[in-house]
Amino acid sequence: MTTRPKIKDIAARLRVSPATVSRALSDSGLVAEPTLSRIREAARLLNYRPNVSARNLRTRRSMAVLMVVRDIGNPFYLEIMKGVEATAREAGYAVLMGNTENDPDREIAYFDMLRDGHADGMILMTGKLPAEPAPPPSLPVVVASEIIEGAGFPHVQVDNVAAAAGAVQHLVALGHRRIAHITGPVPEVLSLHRRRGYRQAMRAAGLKIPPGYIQRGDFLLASGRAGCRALLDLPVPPTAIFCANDEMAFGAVHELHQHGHDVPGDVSVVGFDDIYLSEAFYPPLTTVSQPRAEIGRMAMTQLLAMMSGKKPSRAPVILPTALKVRGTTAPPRT
Amino acid sequence: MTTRPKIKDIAARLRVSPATVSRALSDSGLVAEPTLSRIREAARLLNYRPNVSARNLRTRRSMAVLMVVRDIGNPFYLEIMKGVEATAREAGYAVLMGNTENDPDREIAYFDMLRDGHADGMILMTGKLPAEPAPPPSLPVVVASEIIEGAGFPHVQVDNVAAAAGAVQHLVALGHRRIAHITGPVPEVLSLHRRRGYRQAMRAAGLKIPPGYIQRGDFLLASGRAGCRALLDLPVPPTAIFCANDEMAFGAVHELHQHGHDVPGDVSVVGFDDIYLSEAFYPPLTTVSQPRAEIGRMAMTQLLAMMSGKKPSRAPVILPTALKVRGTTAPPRT
DNA sequence: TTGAAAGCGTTACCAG
DNA sequence: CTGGTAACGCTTTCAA
Repeated sequence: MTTRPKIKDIAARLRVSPATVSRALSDSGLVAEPTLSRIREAARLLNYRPNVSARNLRTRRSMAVLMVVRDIGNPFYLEIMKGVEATAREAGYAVLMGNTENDPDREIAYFDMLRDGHADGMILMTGKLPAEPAPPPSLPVVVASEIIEGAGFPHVQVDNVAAAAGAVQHLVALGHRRIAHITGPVPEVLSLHRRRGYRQAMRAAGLKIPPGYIQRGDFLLASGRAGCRALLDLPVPPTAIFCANDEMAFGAVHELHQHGHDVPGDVSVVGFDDIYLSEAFYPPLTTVSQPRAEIGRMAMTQLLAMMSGKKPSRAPVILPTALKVRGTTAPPRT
Repeated sequence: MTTRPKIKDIAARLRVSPATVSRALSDSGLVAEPTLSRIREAARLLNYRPNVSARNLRTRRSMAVLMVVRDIGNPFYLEIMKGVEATAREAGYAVLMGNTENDPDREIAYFDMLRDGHADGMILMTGKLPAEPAPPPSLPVVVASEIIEGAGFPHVQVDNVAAAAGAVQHLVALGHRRIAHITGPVPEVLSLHRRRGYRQAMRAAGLKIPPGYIQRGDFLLASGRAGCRALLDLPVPPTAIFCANDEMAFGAVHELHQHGHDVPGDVSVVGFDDIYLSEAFYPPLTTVSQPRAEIGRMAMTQLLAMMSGKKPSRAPVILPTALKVRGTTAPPRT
């Protein structure tokens, strides 16, 4: 009990070969019954646990996957992580965490970890790729929730264009005609898609988008606030604002309150993502809900398939969204 | 380029021994200059990366730490994770994620991972320990933010009693005399401490705690709502509520709004934790702020010390809290 | 069905 | 300062 038992110890005790012990303990079905039970029993008794480094070295796998996000501090990733973790766990994989903070060096570092055998696969939740040495698409990598174009990795995502359009249609159906949009960080595909959805829905409803009605944000609270302020300063301010994510929507609602506007009485607000606690806000936020846990599970499932050698489909996996109509939207006044 | 280069390859190319290459690449300072540069250059050229499994096997360390939380889906842990991740990273450690969901089996599983060499140390953020085989206190484990009594592990935490008392004192100073409390899950030490702080502050102010003024919650939104409702049903309802965490405070505010009460006009509410976006709420939540990133950093620093053989101090590391007075507290309506 | 032995890629010990 | 070589603990041929 002073030192960890190894396979050799069990073998010596039972006068069998280490090979047999290894086989018995890995359920290979190659060990006959009297021996099998004796080995299992001895292992239990000695409290044997295999050394992962040795096993990994020999098998050339780490039984770990890497989950890389842009910012661990963002609650949006939580539920996705949960889905990934659960599925990984079931398959016997540990989950390593990576936080890039949008730093290209760190992005590269995580790809290196993959190469180093730290992990067997990677789930990427960043909006872009390290440019310098373009990672080969053959790598077992799945992009979840985000969109990375041109890299050739399989994606699990929602239809952001359609979902955004749906949110705007909801405002149109309520009778709004002056609908503004606060975008996400605009070079990124995700933001572009949501903006496109907004534009499509506006066009479909025969509504003009006046100058200044599209404000550029960055997914953070402050930019929602700032965008909203700019909107209110317009000669003809909007009666409804569609924000590209919930955090900016909270900022917008806040700004509206501070200027003495009632939400949704004076101005309606819609968010995107349905993050944790967004229904606990006051008023509860109307928003587009993504099936985040499911995205995580699905991404991990895809990754498992890739790691076991299957070719990924080129078409992205699209999961459904749902518009949660809550307390921040209402028909316009008059 | 077809196969990964190993130390042997570099050695062969340069006609030096693998040992020298290993020494050169690990900055041991034991390799003389002409050789040193040649090896480094060759490694760079061949795009050499050491195999972690082999290294781990040999050095008997994994250069990974395990961070185990009760629920990854809870944003409270985010900032702590961030602090842990940053410090771990600087020291060359990867962070593995564990999610117990309060399942004893999974708690045990994570302790097993530690023993298996999956990780060299562990940061625990669960309120309790797997009972069955009491883990030896010699294990490199640090408890962060939570409190686990009797296990002998070092702790990094805040003074929950004093912080809770401070929150209540704030209400007292505003003139409140009927102050209620909604607790956390009550067998847990953390909840007990916050409740004790509430009691101490009430006693110090010479205030009675009427029956029903302490409602039992579980840190979740719904329990804040329920606790608040029960409080409102009291013959003499409170003019202020101190909630043991922010999530329950949001629930309470919500419930108050639904019953037509103004916050803070009719009832003041104070939370605990200062979670992400709690200042974005409407009204912005008055709450006790924990230095979460700092807790994470400090816990990891302690763990690094333990892993390098230092004996941990028996006294817990106590980090300061700050009361954030925001929009949910005001003097009582006469 | 079992055993012997050869690695997996590193690092660390012992000589020189 | 450098080289040879033996581990580290496991899995997996190849034989028996």
